[in-house]
Amino acid sequence: MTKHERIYAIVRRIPRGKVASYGQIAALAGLGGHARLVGYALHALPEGSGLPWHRVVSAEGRISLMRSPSGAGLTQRMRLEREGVRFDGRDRVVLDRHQWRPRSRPD
DNA sequence: CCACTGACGAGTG
DNA sequence: GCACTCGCCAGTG
Repeated sequence: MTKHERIYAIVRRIPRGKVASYGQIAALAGLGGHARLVGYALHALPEGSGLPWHRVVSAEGRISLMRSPSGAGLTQRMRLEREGVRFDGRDRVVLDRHQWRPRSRPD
């Protein structure tokens, strides 16, 4: 299993209305400290993957794509709000309310 | 091989 | 909050 596949496997488990941080995904995938690799893997994600990539935000609840000119950040925010995810006045997800806290971790 | 970059994060001042 | 720094790794030139 490649590192990308491990990462995708975790992202796939994030339930609707919940979000996880890059570092959290890395830790759950057994790649602790490699948050950057998660961002890289998602960047390389094909379009019709069906993966809920929009549920991955920074450790502070920010959407990393917002400062990109592509407009993908707005798409991500729209998809999250559509699932009921709330944002505060500073464009951050209310993590206390929406951060995913899985009960079981992989080996 | 080296330098730089990027959907990151923790730490320091 | 802002500005740095460092650690991390894959891709690019």
